[in-house]
Parts: sequence; structure tokens; C-alpha cells
Amino acid sequence: MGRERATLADVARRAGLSKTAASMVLNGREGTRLSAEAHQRVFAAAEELGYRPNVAARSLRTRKTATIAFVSDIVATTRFAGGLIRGALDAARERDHVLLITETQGDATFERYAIEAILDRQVDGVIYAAMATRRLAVPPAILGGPVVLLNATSPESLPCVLPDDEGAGAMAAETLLAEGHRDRIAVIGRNRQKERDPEISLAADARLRGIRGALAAAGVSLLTESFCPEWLPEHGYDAMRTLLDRPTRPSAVICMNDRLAFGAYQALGEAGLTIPGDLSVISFDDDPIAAWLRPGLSTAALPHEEMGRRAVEVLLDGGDGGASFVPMPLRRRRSVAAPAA
Amino acid sequence: MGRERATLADVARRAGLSKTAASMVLNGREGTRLSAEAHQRVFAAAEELGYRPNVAARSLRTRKTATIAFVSDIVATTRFAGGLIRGALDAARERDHVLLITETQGDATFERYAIEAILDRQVDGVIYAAMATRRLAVPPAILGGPVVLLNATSPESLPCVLPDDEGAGAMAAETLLAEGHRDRIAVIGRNRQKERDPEISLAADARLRGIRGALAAAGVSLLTESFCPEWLPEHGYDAMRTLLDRPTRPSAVICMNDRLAFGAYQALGEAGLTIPGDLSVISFDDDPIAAWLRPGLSTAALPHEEMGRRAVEVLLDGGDGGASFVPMPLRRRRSVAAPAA
DNA sequence: ATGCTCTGCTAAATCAGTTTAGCGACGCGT
DNA sequence: ACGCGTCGCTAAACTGATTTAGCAGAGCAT
Repeated sequence: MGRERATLADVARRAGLSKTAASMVLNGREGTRLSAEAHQRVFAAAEELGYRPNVAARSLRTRKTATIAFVSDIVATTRFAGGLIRGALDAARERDHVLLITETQGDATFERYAIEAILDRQVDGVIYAAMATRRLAVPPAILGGPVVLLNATSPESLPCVLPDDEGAGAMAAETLLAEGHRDRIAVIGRNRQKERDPEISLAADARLRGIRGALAAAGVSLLTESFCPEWLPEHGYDAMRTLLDRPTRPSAVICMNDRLAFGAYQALGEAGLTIPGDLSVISFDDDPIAAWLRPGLSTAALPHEEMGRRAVEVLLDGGDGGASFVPMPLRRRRSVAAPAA
Repeated sequence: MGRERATLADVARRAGLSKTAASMVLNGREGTRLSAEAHQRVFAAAEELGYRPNVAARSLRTRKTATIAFVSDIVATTRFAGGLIRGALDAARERDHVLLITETQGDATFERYAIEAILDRQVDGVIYAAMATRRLAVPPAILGGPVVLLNATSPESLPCVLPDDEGAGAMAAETLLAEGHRDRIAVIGRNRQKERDPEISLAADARLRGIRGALAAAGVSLLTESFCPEWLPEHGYDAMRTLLDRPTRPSAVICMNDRLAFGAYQALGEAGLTIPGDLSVISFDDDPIAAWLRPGLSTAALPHEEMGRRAVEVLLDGGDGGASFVPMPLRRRRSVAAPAA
């Protein structure tokens, strides 16, 4: 690629100055005593030759590469990753950096390979991302440089960027309360494993805490809570069917994610019940499907893009070293209304 | 990152040989006359020191970086990109390469930036990917090196990797024929713009050609074809409702993508019709939603992962310079059955 | 006139590899 | 004994930038 690129030596020659002078001018070094005229000549020469510095040569000397490694378990290949990468890409571009992407797929060999590739290329920092919000162990080899965890925390308490699941939980509950729902609110998607083991999920527990907190503050308690083995549509479907068999039908359900909500929609459709007339539904994630459902599903969006962006900012601009929580905005759609009288 | 790494000079010193010797041994150069014992000593020294070559230094001399640029319009941030990137990542790793990801977002300024970043870093090749299968103009600046188009073609007829949409269209039609559907097959998702302008879509025309070819071969013609302004669920919904108002109800519909099919499902559900009892549905893409629908949606999968992989293979191993079509496998689910008697 | 400082600039070292050119020792044929 | 080829290896150049150390000349004070 790119044959015949002008080098710094070419620029210097054309400007009638030394490489040293050219380098200093182009890097905008303070305290150099080069004349205004010298500056002019260097800039002009660089412009005329279309000079662009050779990154390899520069980083050989400076050990800076203007490159960030984006390492993930399997996030890069899932639909959830898009926003994370896009946000990181944007923020990186604004800071004249570029993203090197690798995936470990949870495999130790792949991880070792990814880390070697990264160290060999002397990246300026690492963003270590997880698909599901969770706690994880960071390979010690990358701790030599700046690291930011994305959608994850670690025992070493490295700087990290997380969605504000607890806030989202509270918001979901408050949204229902504001519509007038009180004692007939149900939750679909309780899951002991997810709630207890931070290495599996941090979201489950946080969302639940938020929901409970907001309801407690209003003096309301949950009608019932459905447990699900996973957060997939079929489990939401099953849970909703069971719920409909109860003597007291809920006026609203909070689903722990959109896929469960989708399953719940299916069960409601089969039962001939309408949303939000018979029952309101609210959920988390803002999966693309939320906008496609009829009626549109109200859901607290995972702010992927903002999270990716934030990770780069913390990495390059420096953060306070702690956790950075990104708010989950509510996407208000037609699935929530006041309970039937 | 990576302080105190051993250099080639360290290895040479430890092996009691010159840098030249060490370099040649480690690169497995043929025709060198270094003794077997020298080889041993170099390998041992490298091993003991945990030596890893400095990529910047190497590429400064060789102009090779073991890095591939993955440039896309907006593909990297969409749910469709996952597989493309994952496949490329896998194939790249197998060849000891790494992926530099950039996005143009269809913006000329961003594109220029992306290309400069790429040229500055002297990547070994470029994969230029599009979100929607289409024809596009490749920026001339990257034509100096190897380029492969992914999910796209170009007027310059560069090597490219495309899904076999025509084959998939034929397969969809044949699947329905095999179940016994004949003269009551409808298509949802015709779209003049997509079919006519290759800069918008190549898939629309190809899928349709495949469908028509297979039906013609069986002496069958389409019952009707619904036009849609876009391929979104709401348009599938509208099309299906219109279809159900016709005197002759179709026994099967082929939707141009899964989102249309999702909309069709919604309309069928509301009309109280069951799939596949009253009507079979088949589609294209294998969006995650296809597996979540009840009943599961039969669909020809976009082989993203295989496409990403193929792009890297063509780029690094060399292709025949033409288009490489990747088959779209049918994901057979419960949405297709024999027509009601 | 000498010494000193300041200005404006450059030579050369450096980063860590690859590659070219070639050197000394040895064996062999004549 | 001399020339030649082969073997096993190395010195030094080279890649393109940054950075350190320092030089020549002007201005000024003594």
C-alpha cells in the first residue's frame, strides 16, 4: 500500500532545513528557537509533498502507536457489540487513535494469542470488554499498561465502564407507578444464578435492586416474581402463561430483558390479551426487536455507544480510577399505560 | 505496555552469535549456512528470554505489518457485522494477522480519515465491507495494495466475496415446491428501487431471480407479489394484511427478509391464522429473531462468518481475482409444511 | 579584545529489526 | 605452493522517525 510516500528527510530537504528542524516544527514543539520563516517553509514543504509520518518509524522511537486494543470475550461478534465498537471507534478517531480488535472467545489459547499480538504491537492501552455485564479476571500480562474494563469489573478494581442497571430498574418501576400501577406488578426473569454470581452477571442483581428500591419507596410490593432458567423468549413465554393462570392477573410486568418480553408478548397474543389495555410491559436492553413489536416495547436501553465512547475517554483522557456508570435511557413506546379500571 | 522486552540483540548475545545470525535463524531463512548447533543456541536463547520481535521495527524495514484493515460503511456497528468480523478475525489469527477496524459511516471526511490512518500504518491489505450487499466505489487511495470487497462489488471488478442470494432464492422456492405448494405462492418485499439500483442492493434482484428461475423450472408461476417501501416489519405486516384480503389466500409466502416475515407473522396472528397450518412462511437472512418466533422461521442464512473468513483468505492467500459466492444455508424450522388440503 | 549569552539551527545517536556485502578458515585439485 | 570454492558466520548499512548534544555567529558587556 502507499508507494512513494514522502519522508521527513524529503520535507527537510525541500524546506532547506535539517530533519531535526522539520521534525520539531511538525510536532509543534515548544521552546525551539526556529524562526517563523523556517516554520513556514516546513509547513509548505510538508503540504506540497503530501507528507504523512510513518507510524512504524515513529513508534519505534517513541513507543507510542496511537492504537488501542479492543479485547473482548465474545462481544465483538454479537449484536450487542455494535454500539460498543462504534462508540469506541468514534471517540478514538476524535483523539487520532485507531482500534485493533481481537477476540478471546473465552479460550485460553486464543487469549494468549490476542495478548501477544497486542504486546508485540505496543498498543497504547487496552479496552477489555465482556458481552454480559460481569466480573472477570484480567490476564496479568496486560496490566503493564493502561487498561479499562468495558461492561465488566475485576477483583483488581481497575477503572471500568458499566451500564447503570440499578438506576434503570428504579426507572422501570417508577414508570409503572407513575401510570398508577400499584400492587399488581410482576417481575419476569428472576434467576438465582445470575443474581448471585457476579462472574455470570451483574445486571440481574442490580436491576432487581433498583426495582425493589423504587417500589419500597412508594410502599408497594411485588405481586409475584417468575423465575426463568435463561433470559430467552421461550422462558418469557412460559413465565407469562403461568402468570396468566394465577387468580390475580398482574396489571403490569417488568421483564428482565427484551427477549423475555418478546416471549411474554407471544403468550399474551395467544391468550387474546392486548398490550397495554389488559397489561403493561416494560423491559431492559432496547434490543432492535423492541421497536418492531406491536405495540412497541418500552425498555431501558443499554447505552452501548456511550459506553464504548466512555471507555476510550477514560483510557486516554484518564478517569478517576473508579467505576463509571452510564445511564440507561428509557425508550418510551406504547407498551405501557394506566391499568384497566 | 510490555516493559523490558528482550530484543534480538539480547538473543544474539546470549547465543554467542551476531544479530544477523539470530535474525536468520528465527525467520527460518532457507539457504543460510548456519550450523545446526547455531540454530539450537538461537532457539534456546529466544525461548529463555521470552523473545518476541518488535513489530514496529520489523515493519519499518520490511513494510509488512501483519495487519489487515477492515473498513466498512456502517457494517461494523450493526447486528449484521458480528459474523463478518468474527470470521475475518478467525481467519486472520490463523495467518498470524490482526484486524484494524475503521468505519466511514458513509461520510467523506471520516472515510478520508480512515484511509489515512490505514496508509500511515502500512497495513498489508484492506477488506472493504458494506452493510447491505451492493455495488460501491472504492476510494482510489487504497488501490495501491491488495483489496477485497466484502458483501459488495465495484465497477473496477476487484475480487469480492458475496452471499449466493440467487441460489438462496432458488432454494426457498424449491423448498416450498417440495412440500407440494404450487400456484398459491406469494412473494412479500418486491421493491423496484432495490431491484434496479445495484448501488442500493444486489440481494433483491438476485433473490427474485432465484425464486423465479426455480418456479419456472417447475412450470409454476407466482400467485402475487407485494411491493414494500422498505424491508421492515411494519411493511411485512401491511403486505400480509393486504394479501389476506384477496379472494385467493396464498398457501405459502416467501418474504425477502426476516424482518418482513416477522411483520407477516404479526398480521397472521391477529387474523387468527396459524403457521404453517394455514400458511407456510420462508425467508432470508437468519436474523436472530427467526429462531425466536413461534413457530421458528425457516430462512436462508446469510453466511456472515464464512464470508468474513473467505475475505481474509482471498486477501492473503490470493483468489482468482473474481467474485466468490458463499452459499446461504437453509435453516429449516417449523414455519414450512405442506399446504392444507 | 575577550568572554559570555543568546539565537537559530544541525550532526549524530537511537529505536529494533532486516538485508547486503564480504571475511577468514578450511579443503581440494593441480 | 597457489588458486578456488565452500562453509559458517559477521560488520555495517538501512528503514524513518525523535531526541540529545552541541556548533557557528551575533550582540553585548567589560
